[in-house]
Amino acid sequence: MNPNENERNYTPSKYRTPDGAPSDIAIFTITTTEKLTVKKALPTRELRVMLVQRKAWPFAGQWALPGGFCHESESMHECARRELQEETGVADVHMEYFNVYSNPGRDPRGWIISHAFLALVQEKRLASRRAADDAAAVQLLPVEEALRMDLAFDHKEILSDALNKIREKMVTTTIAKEFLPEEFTISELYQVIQTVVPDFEEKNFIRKITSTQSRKGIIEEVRDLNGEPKLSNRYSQRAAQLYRFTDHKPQLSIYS
Amino acid sequence: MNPNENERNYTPSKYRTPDGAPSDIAIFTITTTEKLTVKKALPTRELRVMLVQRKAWPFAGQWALPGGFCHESESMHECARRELQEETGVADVHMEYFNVYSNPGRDPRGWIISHAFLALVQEKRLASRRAADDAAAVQLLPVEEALRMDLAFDHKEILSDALNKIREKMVTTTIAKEFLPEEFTISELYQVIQTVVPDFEEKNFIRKITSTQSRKGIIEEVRDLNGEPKLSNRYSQRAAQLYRFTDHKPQLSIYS
DNA sequence: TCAATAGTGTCTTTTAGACAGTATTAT
DNA sequence: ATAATACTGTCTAAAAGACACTATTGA
Repeated sequence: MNPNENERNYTPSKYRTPDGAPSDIAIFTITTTEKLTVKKALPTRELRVMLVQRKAWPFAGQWALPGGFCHESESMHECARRELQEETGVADVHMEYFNVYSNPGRDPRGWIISHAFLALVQEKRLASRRAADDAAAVQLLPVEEALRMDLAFDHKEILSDALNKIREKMVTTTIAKEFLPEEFTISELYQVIQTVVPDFEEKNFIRKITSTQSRKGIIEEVRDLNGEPKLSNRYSQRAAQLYRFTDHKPQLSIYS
Repeated sequence: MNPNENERNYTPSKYRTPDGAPSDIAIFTITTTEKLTVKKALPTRELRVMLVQRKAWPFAGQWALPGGFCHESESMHECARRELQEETGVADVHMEYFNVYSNPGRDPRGWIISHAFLALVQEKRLASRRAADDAAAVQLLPVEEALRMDLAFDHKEILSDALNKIREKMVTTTIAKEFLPEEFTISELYQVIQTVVPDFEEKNFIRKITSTQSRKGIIEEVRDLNGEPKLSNRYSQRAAQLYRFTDHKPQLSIYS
């Protein structure tokens, strides 16, 4: 049997096909605000998400997650990378796919199947680009505030799902590192986790993360050229030990 | 501003659109074979996946994951449910979406974006349907064997990803219950986990799952009408305590 | 009585959890 | 000196891990 014969028989336009396959991206960042105390103090941190204001029909004027249509020549992931680059100017950041949104009628333009990604970006990497943009059409909003708004399409559902996803991953993986500098203190790590997962609370956090055998290995002390422990007094009078993440990925299990 | 005015201006067919958005489903089951020993013994279990043989171009004659094109009137999840029903005759089983496959050129028919699901089905629920089907065109293959085959499209990659996904979920969630009867023994549970995750090994498994406080609650002892412990001697001379899963979902964390 | 699975006793080591106490240092 | 953050000491309770041991029962 000659496959070309079959190929000639194949009629691709026999069926109704989708009108588009966009990607939408929940771009999260943590903003850091210094406290107005006399002495050094831990900063206030806030989880924010990037929204853009729609210019055209449908949902003109309403706020939406950034995103755009996929081209034939690219994969969904490449599409999302491109949109992220166009929107924020950043390229090499953590981005992951998490769900598809395809309910009939979700987009008045037709049959449009949206692929949702989430990205984690450091605040300082967004700063440069945001000034260049049309400031009024892009904003970085606290997530609770964004979730109270009337977002375009089903973007409230997408954002809510994205938030649940990063909350889960924040405590089960080492993605906290995406919001931290290369070297950080235990307090910073603890703060970042609490900013994303408000009800996260671990007594003796420093103990667990530094001395428990099963966790041992996800972070390590930073030492200077002389092998002396490297410290930071960014947030405290007393200098704190700096740590960095290792490549170790702990394996979680409900049966161990 | 009148939205209808904008709607009239909107031209949906200005851009190239996808040629189709199918779902593909990795349908897993565990087959159970009694051992040919004189005395009672634990059965041999094997993880298998359902494959169908393609009839038409492209990849005619080759084996592929079951699936099919999404209709405009349904969501991706509804599409996958429908395909699962058509292929196996089962409806109310565990099924979840796990990834999108959209590399350009992955399908010679054109720009086709595939949405991959995985389903877990009990062997006995597949039995009835498989006899009715054209037996030669559907098979239930051990996963390692399927992964050694030259599958159609990028289905080897999809199957491999699906396998990784259920291995991860097998130890981090309670999906083991999808492969077990309502009431089961600790040995059965242990066997099911090991069948999916070959290098799973827990010493003192019974201890951890029944007496550890943090895990306590994911399963519970079954008792009969008189409140007596309900036992089973299906696989052993000495009767074993039966358990059932509760609704409790343990929260995992690398920081606790 | 033996083979096969089910489950327990007991010991040691590790971890969790609480919480009071000490350490550091810019202001 | 004080306020703010960074740790450590020490105790108790809980859990993990090893492994030899007992229990049950159909063939």
